[in-house]
Amino acid sequence: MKIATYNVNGIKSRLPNLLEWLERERPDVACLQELKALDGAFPTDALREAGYGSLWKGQRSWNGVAILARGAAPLEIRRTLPGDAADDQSRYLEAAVDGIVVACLYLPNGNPQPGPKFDYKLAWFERLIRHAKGLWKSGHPVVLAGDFNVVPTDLDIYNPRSWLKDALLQPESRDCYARLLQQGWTDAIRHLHPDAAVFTFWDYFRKHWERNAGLRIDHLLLSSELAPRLVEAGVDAWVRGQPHASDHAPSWVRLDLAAPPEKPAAKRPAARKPAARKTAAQGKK
DNA sequence: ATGGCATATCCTATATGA
Repeated sequence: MKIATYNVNGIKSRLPNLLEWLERERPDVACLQELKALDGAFPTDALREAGYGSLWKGQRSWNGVAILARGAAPLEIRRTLPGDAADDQSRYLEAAVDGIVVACLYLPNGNPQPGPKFDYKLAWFERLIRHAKGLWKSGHPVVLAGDFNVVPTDLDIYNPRSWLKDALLQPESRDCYARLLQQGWTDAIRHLHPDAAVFTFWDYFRKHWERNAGLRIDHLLLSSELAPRLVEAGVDAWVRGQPHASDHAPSWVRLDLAAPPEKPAAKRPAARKPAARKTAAQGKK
């Protein structure tokens, strides 16, 4: 089973790119972020014709998330992140697909920092950490997938120098991500590619795509039930090179759900310290 | 300190993104 996450940066403008990607890569589940559209503008019909059932939560102009399932209807579990009833931004959607709990999230960017937007980012992250703890303890197979807007370590960026003041690299942001991993989640791409520079985002400026000057900010975190079933993880970078592309590329995991469960469910404590440059512990594997 | 580019909407301008 292939589960993917893709920040489309505008579902209306990006529909042709999205459909081409779905057709070529055929993910079983796709989490989308930054729909930037009201609920009524979501292209359910086009996606159904492409073979996907949809669950979505839109918003005017900004944010917006969706979960697609090939040949199935995602079963909604919740459409808000608990912890702040006053938060009206569409950034979280949770559904069951094939018995797997899929959490699709779009974490706030947080720029400029410091400031209220950065405060909101950190508060949202704390709510995610709290909710993820419950998901972890539930024992269900869970994947947390989305645009986390965090560059976990300096290995996850082409060059941190010009981003040092950016919200995505702040120690507070990285500490939140590390604390989330410390619950036991497996960062799928980093786990399978411990020393590789893998990017999921290349901004539109300064020929960053042409220079492969990217960031890894879209992540898929696996629960203890799913981690032993991880067989492959990667980025469909070709999508970023298409005409009228989003600034993000789809990231994905492939799980072998038919494999017998391993006995001691790989309970790896988060191997990396918050500011660790090299992933020594993971490198030895 | 700013901009580079892209998307959205209250569109010869402004807010947001990362």
